[in-house]
Amino acid sequence: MEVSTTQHIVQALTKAIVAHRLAPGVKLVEQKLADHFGVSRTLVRQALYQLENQRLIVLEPARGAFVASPSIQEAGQVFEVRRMLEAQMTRHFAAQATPAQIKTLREHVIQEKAAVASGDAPGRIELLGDFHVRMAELMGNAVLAELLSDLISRCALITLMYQSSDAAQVSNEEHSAIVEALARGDADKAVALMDAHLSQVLGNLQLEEHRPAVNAELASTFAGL
Amino acid sequence: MEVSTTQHIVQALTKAIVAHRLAPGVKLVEQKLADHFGVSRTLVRQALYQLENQRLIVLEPARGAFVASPSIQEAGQVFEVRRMLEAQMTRHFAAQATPAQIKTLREHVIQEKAAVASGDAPGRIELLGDFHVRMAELMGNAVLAELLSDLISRCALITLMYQSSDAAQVSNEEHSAIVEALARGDADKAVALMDAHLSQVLGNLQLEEHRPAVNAELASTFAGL
DNA sequence: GCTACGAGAAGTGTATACAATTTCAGGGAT
DNA sequence: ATCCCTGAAATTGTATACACTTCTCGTAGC
Repeated sequence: MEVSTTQHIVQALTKAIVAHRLAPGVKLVEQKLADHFGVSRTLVRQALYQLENQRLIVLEPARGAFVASPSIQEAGQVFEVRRMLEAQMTRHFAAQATPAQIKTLREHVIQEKAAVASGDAPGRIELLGDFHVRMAELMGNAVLAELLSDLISRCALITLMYQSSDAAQVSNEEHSAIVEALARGDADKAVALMDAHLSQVLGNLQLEEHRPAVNAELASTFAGL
Repeated sequence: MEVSTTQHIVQALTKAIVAHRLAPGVKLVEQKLADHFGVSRTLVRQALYQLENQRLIVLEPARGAFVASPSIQEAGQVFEVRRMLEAQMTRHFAAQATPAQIKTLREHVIQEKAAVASGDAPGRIELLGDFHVRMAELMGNAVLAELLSDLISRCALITLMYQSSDAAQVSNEEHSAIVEALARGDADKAVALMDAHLSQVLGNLQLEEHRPAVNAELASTFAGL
């Protein structure tokens, strides 16, 4: 269970950022993180470097680490990449889907539904994103699954910032429709639905404009890590 | 010109690995790298962590860093992802291509041709990969360009290991055919050619089996960094 | 009242020290 | 000859020290 300490820090910070417990734009002070995790700055720095590679934070030379606040434009690019990737993924998936795989996806959609109903925003964001990762995993392509996972968490900030509970429910229904199309073996329909789904999520976001990040106080946030 | 020291090390090592001056499986000892670059192990470690994220090296806990030697299977997965991504990318590109963009690609293909003719293996690998990155950049999607760049350098080891001079020439000709299809505005043809191109590159690789990495001596290699 | 400035605090960047682990050579037993 | 043990050397993992940069805030000057 106990992974490398650095990895543990990365995971904790990733969760905190994706769940919005650490708001975009907030500064991450190395010593404070080190104290909180009970390690030296050395390990915190390693973790921060890694988080920068995943675009979850931005490292400004001699100024420190800040939680990333991707622009709407960047979010648009990420979604465009996802559309390219996932449209084809869906097609391949349809061509080789087994009943067991369909069953796994159906069960996932049911989980999503529960999370959406319960109004748990971070939980539903995670599950809605996982649907896509799950598909990649079921295809047996680890590279694809990892890549998608990165892309999704990369813009989870944005999604959480702008996605209403209604939009989450729509996403869940769209997932369900995709799975049913796959179950029927209707590849073209599934691909079209996936493409529409991603366009739709992006469209929702673009309706609103980007608000400047609030510099929330950190002390309380750390308690939750 | 002078970027952060860590970045400098990352770039130097990346070049060395992609150009095969550091063979897959070779161990990278931190102190030796530190001495070579004239810095402390601290910076070397940061660089190594970053290279691990790019999958160019593997970090084994308490054992050290080794140049990655991706399996044929992994290479296959990377190429599958590229096919998904680049088929769609080509379609989008065709829909919005300007004469200036076509011109840029044509010029790139000419550069490739020269590199292939001159028999410079590392140079041609770089240029052949850059063709794909160039397309992404021309589309104005930075996220896509970066992602593709990572995917390509990730398996440059493999490509270099297995790609013959003949195969490189074929690739160059295929690039040329793709550009001409784009110039004619024949999107479907361009997409089909791109898909075939990537299948072809992968197919070439799978013909041969994976050889175990040789533990080459490092001293001489370092001289070239 | 507002801006400019500077000293001290806070924070980051890099090197070094030390602990913990792995590697490897040598020697003895089977 | 082979295997296994043992201990020293090499190497990695983590903490700490210190130099240098940036930030904070009170004060002086206008």
